[in-house]
Amino acid sequence: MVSNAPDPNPIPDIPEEIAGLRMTRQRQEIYRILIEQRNHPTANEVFMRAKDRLPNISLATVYNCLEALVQHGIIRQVNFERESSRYCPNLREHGHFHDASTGVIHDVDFKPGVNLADVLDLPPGAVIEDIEITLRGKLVAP
Amino acid sequence: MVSNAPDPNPIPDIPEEIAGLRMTRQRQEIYRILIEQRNHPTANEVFMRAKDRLPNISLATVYNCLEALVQHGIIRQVNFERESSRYCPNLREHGHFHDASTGVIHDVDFKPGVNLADVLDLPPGAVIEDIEITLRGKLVAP
DNA sequence: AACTGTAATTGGAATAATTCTTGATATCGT
DNA sequence: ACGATATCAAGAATTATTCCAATTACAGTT
Repeated sequence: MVSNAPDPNPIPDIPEEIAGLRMTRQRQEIYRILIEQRNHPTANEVFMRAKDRLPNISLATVYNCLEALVQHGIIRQVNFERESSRYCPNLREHGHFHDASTGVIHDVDFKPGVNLADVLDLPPGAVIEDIEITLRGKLVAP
Repeated sequence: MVSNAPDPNPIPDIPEEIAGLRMTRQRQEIYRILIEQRNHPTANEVFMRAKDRLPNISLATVYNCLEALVQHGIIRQVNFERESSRYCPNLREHGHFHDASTGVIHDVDFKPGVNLADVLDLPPGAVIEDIEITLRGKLVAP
């Protein structure tokens, strides 16, 4: 049973609606988790962290909320090979560098003024709707 | 039971060993399938095509062979979102454009002289071992 | 050609991430 | 408060892939 009493520990700074999506308690919490610690967690990692504040939340709800947030362009879903999807609140167009030694995932921005069509030999008439750039490697001392 | 009689219909043009990998009948067949029709099939699609010539082949073997070929750098594994992995015999460094209207996947080469470090703001000391660039969109009349 | 050790194949069971389904709960507009 | 709609929870179902154990094929040696 979920309490309908006013939340004794309200989440600051997250409005009741974002991009047309009603931000329920669960969606707020999940979005806050992604913003607070931007380490590209999986759905299951989000689930574990969400239970601190919402002990009754279910994994299905985490998936539902993440999908709703993705659908409304509030967060991004990131895939590495066929591993679990990871989630990222960074909306800038960017790629990811996966450090194979540590497992850490770094956001990678495009350098200013770069246009993909300048570097890729796209098929004629191609209209890009989504880009996913993932790099895997190591970080070595410079 | 698998026949050990000489194959009445040998596969042309595929040597007995590639890149240190012994090319068994199954590996030859799977490699030939990827070369003959370069439409980035899934493991299951490869399986269905392989059964024409190797009626007893198992899906596990298809996975085993594909993995062996990937491990030895003979083919590449390509992932789109969290869909089934697809396989590609094109070893040039390239990305993929997924036409959402038709489902067709196009190989996308880099323009000559392009260096990723020129366009991406990589973390200092990053040594890239693998790149995956996937684009999704539509092809429109030019 | 038989023998031996190793590698590959097979078929089915197991796994893991995700999605689906159904009933309960909450929210919004009236 | 009331009904309509959206959301949530719990567990079952699905799907791609991997694992496992038993069989089969192969390469090298005799």
